[in-house]
Amino acid sequence: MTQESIQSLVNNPTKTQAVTTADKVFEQIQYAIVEGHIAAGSKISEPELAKQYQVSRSTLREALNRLEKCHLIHRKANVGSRVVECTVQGLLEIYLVREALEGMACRLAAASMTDQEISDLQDVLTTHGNSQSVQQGVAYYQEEGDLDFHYRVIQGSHNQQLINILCGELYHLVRMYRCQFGMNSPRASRAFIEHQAILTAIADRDGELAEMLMRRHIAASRKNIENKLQLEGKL
Amino acid sequence: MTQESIQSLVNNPTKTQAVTTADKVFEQIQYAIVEGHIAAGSKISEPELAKQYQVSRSTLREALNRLEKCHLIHRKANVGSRVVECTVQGLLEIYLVREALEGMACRLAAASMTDQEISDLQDVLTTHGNSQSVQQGVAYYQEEGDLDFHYRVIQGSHNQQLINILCGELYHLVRMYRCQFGMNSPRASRAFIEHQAILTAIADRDGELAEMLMRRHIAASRKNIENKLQLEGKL
DNA sequence: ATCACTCCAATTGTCGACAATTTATAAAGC
DNA sequence: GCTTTATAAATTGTCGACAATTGGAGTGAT
Repeated sequence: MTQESIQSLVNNPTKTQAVTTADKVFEQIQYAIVEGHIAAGSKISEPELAKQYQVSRSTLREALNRLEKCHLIHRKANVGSRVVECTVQGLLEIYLVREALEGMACRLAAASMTDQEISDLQDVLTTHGNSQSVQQGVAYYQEEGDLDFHYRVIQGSHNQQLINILCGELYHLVRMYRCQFGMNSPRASRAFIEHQAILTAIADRDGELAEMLMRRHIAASRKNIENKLQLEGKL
Repeated sequence: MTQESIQSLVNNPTKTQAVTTADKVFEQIQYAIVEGHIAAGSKISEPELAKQYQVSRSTLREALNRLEKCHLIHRKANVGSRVVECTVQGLLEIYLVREALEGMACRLAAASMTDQEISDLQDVLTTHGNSQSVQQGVAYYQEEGDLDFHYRVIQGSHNQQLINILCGELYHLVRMYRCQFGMNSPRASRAFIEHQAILTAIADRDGELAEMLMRRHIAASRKNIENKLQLEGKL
């Protein structure tokens, strides 16, 4: 698997390339919401967006349904859609869900990943470790590198329900929070070490330990954010 | 809160009473799929169902979108929708997801449930314990009683993401499996005891223990099913 | 008989228009 | 002046028709 294809998987976890126009509109709006070009908490006007993206309202509504599936918007009958709010509480809630689900995914991955998958992931991690940005303790882990590792572990669980929920339904919401809260924490090098420890547990086929390490890893991120926001008086 | 309103919440966890016709059609089809009147794995014909429920295809497609959100159907672009398969593997996957999520919900419930909520839940549990069906060791826990307890613990987590996923997206799928696999396990009285232990841990505000007990509780159900199916040679 | 291609029927995706509901606005009453 | 009611504008929900795509029947060649 080439680096490009990996990257495309990270950016498009469900592997469902947009074939229909509703899919393409969904992708564009999803990107706009994640990046904050459509403000969090703002109301969505169907006629306006339909005109903006040059599609009919039916097609737009199909796209809105997918956005709702990703938890990026909320709909109320006969009232309309709103982009979800980006609250601190919401962020912490997501981290707790991830702690539970990715912990389980990690336990299952220790039992289900093939030796080849483990070897591949080790290669990815080694590449990360050698990269300049990680050695400088910046950036990388806040962008695609961290997501890549987590993404592969989730896939490694071979549990389709878990994969759907984490890579399909929660993925973009996590990206939205990362993006809008501007998460460039000082945990880069430490996160790398934790990733390596998790992978070692998986390679040892020690599911119990792997789960615990993954949960601690995510909980540490959460607490790091809590502390940071507390200092900023946002909590 | 009256017994009826509680029951209605159990049957309709999201509290969103069907106001639009698409909602009503969704409810009907959802019920038909859960009960097996529309066979698991079967293809869904939009024109046929639209005629059957006397609505236009647009409205039916809106209903299909909600069914997809509940993981009851799968859609492929330009091909169509199929009801999800009811496989043993799928059932076990769901249990693993529930183990992770409800375990976390239980941990959070121990920290977040009000004394009133705990007291109410104890009342419910006491009522269950005194009921004939439980004392006879049958039925009750396979129907609404068990779901009621789990439902309340989930609500008690006060984590909206968890509540959405468990009570909104996975709820009907769980019911579908229960219904179609005919789960009348001999765990009724034991499940009751486990519920009581979980609630005690919550009342003690011991989140760690509460989580572990809930996970064991769900894992025990899973293993019970695994054993049963293994005996029947379905595994 | 098998495989490939063509064409046709059926299904899904998209569109614009109409109906129902909600929200905003303005007038009337206290 | 404020609340309430009635009207109007805007938005959402629903409908039927058309366009695009898929799956299969049928034909012909090897």
